[in-house]
Amino acid sequence: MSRAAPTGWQAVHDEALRRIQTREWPPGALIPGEEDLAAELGCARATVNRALRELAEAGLLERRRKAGTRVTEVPSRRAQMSISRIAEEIETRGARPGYALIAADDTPMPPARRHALGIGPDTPTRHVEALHLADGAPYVHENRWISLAAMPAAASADFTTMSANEWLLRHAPFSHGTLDYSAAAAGEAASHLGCDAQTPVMVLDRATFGPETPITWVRLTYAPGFHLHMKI
Amino acid sequence: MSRAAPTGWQAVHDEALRRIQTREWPPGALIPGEEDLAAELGCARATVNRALRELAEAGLLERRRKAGTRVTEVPSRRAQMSISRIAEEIETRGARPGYALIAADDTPMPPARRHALGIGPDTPTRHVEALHLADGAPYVHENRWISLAAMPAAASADFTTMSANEWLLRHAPFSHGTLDYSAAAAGEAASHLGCDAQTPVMVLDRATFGPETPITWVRLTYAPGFHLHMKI
DNA sequence: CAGTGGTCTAGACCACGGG
DNA sequence: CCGTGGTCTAGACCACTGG
Repeated sequence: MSRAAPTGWQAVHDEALRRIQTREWPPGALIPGEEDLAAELGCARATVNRALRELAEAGLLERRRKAGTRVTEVPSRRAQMSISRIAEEIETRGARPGYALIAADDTPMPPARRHALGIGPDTPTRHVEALHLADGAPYVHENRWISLAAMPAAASADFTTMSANEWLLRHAPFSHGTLDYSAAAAGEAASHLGCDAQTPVMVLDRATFGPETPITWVRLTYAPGFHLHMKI
Repeated sequence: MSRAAPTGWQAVHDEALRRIQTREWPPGALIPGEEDLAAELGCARATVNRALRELAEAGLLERRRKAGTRVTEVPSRRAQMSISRIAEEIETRGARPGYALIAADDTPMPPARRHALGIGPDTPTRHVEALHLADGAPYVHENRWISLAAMPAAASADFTTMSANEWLLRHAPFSHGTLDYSAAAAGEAASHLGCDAQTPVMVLDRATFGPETPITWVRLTYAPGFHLHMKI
C-alpha cells in the first residue's frame, strides 16, 4: 500500500517532516542540531544538512547560524507554477494549439510602460499583436513590445508562423522577469476573443529582462473561462 | 560597480549560467561532465554537482545519468510567489490589516465542492464567511468550509477575532494544496467589497490537504484593483 | 556493459551572530 | 567568544540508462 520508503537524505527529510506535522516538533520549537540528528539517524551531517536545507527552502524550517534550526511558526510557503510556451500551455490543457498574427509594426510602446521597464525614449522597439488559439477557439490575445536594443534580430524576424513568444524563448538570453495577473473587462481585446467588452477576463502583464537589459513587455488577455492553476 | 564575486558553488553556478547566457553552451548542447568541470574550475565534483543541480532545478539544464547534462532547448521556468497569512499579505502592501467576521455557521458545503475535495457526504463541515480589510477598506472576501473530520477543534473555534485563515495556519498540519485563480464578476461578494455586482474581480479557489485528509476549501474574492505579482 | 550523474561519508575550515 | 549552520574536499559506491 504505502510507497517504498526512501533512503538517504530523503529519509531524513521525510522523518523531519513527520515530526513537524505530528507536532513532535511544534511550531517555534528549536530542533536538535545537525550533529545530534546525524548521530540519532545514523548518517553523516552533510546528509542531515541536505534534508533540512530542503525543508528550509520549502518554508517549514528557519535556520540561523548559532541560533540553530526552528520550526516556522506560521509557514509562508511558495506556490509554484510552470511558465512555458503558450503553445505548450495549450497542449497541456489537451487542446490543439493555433496561432494567428494580427499585426507586426512599429506602434510605439506606451511611455508609462517604457518607464516601468527601464527603456529609454530613444530605444527602438517592435510591436507585435497576435492571437493564440486552442482547438480553433480564441485562447489568449498577445500585445507585445520588444526592445530592439536587446534583440536587434527581432526587427527582421517573421512572426507570421512562429509567435513572438516562442521566438523570444528560443533567441533571448532571458534571466528574470515579473508577472502581474489581474482581472479586468475584456475591453479592446474582446473582439479578438469573441466576447463582450465588459466580460471579466484574466490579464497578465509580463516584463522580461536579460542579464542586464530589458527585453520585452507583453500584455496577455485570456479568453473567458481561463483559470490559473498552481500547486503548493 | 559589480557585485562581489561569489566563491564556492555559487561561483560555479554563475560561471555555468554565464556560459549558457552567452551561448558558449548553446541550447541543446552537451556540456562537460562533472569530473571535467571540477578539474577545469579547480574544485571538487560535489561542488560542481551542487551548482549544476540548482541550474537544473531552475529549468536551465537537463541532467540524465549516462546521457550527461544538456542546456534546455526551450527553458520552461517556474514562477514563484509566496503564500502567507492574508494579514501579512496586506501588511506587505503597506496597509493596516483589518478583519470582520460575517458568519460562522453550518451552511452545508456545495456537493460539487465536496466531491472535488474528496469529502464524503457524511463528513461534517463548518462554514465561515468573513471580510479582510486593508486600511479599513475591503480587501478580500473569504467564503470557507472546514472539514471537522480533519479539524474537529474548528467546531468550537472562535473566528470573531482570529480569521479562519490564520487559525488554520496555526493549527492545521497542512502538507499540500491547490490554488486556482480566475476572473469573474463580483456577484454576491459585491456588497461586501463595495463594488458593482458585474465588476471584474480576481477569484481564488483554494483547496488544502493534510498529510492524508482534505482540510478546507475556500473561495477568496478580491476587491477590484487587486493584482497578483510573481517573479521568475 | 560502461559512463554519467546521484548520493553518502568523514573530516575540515569558515562565517555568522547569539550570548 | 564559541556554537551552529554553510560549505568544501577526496574518495567511494550505487543507480540508471544509453550505446
